[in-house]
Amino acid sequence: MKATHILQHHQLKCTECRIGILNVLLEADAALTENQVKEALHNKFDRTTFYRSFKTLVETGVLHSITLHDSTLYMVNAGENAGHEHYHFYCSACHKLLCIHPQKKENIALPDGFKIKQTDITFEGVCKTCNKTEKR
Amino acid sequence: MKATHILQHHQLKCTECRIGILNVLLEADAALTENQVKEALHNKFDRTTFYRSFKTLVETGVLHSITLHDSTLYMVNAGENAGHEHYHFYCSACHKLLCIHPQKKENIALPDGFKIKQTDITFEGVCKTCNKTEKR
DNA sequence: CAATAAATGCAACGATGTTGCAAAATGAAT
DNA sequence: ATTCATTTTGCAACATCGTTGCATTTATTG
Ligand SMILES: [Mn+2]
Ligand SMILES: [Mn+2]
Ligand SMILES: [Zn+2]
Ligand SMILES: [Zn+2]
Repeated sequence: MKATHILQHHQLKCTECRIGILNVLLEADAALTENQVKEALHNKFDRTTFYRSFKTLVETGVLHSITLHDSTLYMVNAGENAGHEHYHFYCSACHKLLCIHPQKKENIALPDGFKIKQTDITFEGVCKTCNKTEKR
Repeated sequence: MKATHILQHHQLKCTECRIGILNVLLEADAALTENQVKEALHNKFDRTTFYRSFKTLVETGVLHSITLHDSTLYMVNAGENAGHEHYHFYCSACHKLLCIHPQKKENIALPDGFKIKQTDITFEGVCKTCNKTEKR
């Protein structure tokens, strides 16, 4: 997926900052913080610009975020992530936050009277990769 | 449950600030932010003292917290909450965050290789009370 | 009540969220 | 390619929150 295509599809101007953010996140194998992206781009942009870019990208649905352990992590809504509800998995070994798309959606039962509009599920544990490494 | 009993049980000094925080949270019917508790106590204590009190109370397991919509909410680990994993429900009508203890624990299936240590589940929707009110 | 350890209040600083505004960049139209 | 309207950017400024050091006050124990 190309950064410029994503931006155009959302009717957003293709600015250097937005393209940079998207490229970093598209290549990442896990969610990243604003500062991690900023550093990956060698602090090329002002922090206000960064702040506003992330805000716009989340509001328009280009990115989604999750807050974990007092820091906010961002991911691109591309491919499987686009629109679909999914789980998040934080690996306490490699400290990566991963999006997980399960085969089947679970249906959690709540007491009578509660109307559920959205469900957020976050796991903490050891990821597939780290488990393999440990077993060797 | 008495605030002083809880503090003594955790080998914490019964200071005015801690007792105040606990009393406010014990009487609340939903989770509260640090500032909400602070205001309930008429800003009697310095914000540093407040900050350190919450930190201590969470670290020792007297309270637990959840971050939702960029704000951190606190609840007492008393009664049903004590030790037990439970769900959290945010009502978009009354804006309350509630702890929910389900009858049976669901078991969510993840792809092979992922070892789960902890699961956090947060719902968003309309709570029991607000649903009743709406239907009238 | 006296002694000791812990908690508090205050000052200070860093990180982060947020806004206003002038300068620069973008995208569309010529 | 040049022009123009609109959006984005960078910078300054301010608010809030997290965090620490340190002197003073408080809680607990004997
Ligand atoms: Mn995700
Ligand atoms: Mn809870
Ligand atoms: Zn891992
Ligand atoms: Zn409600």
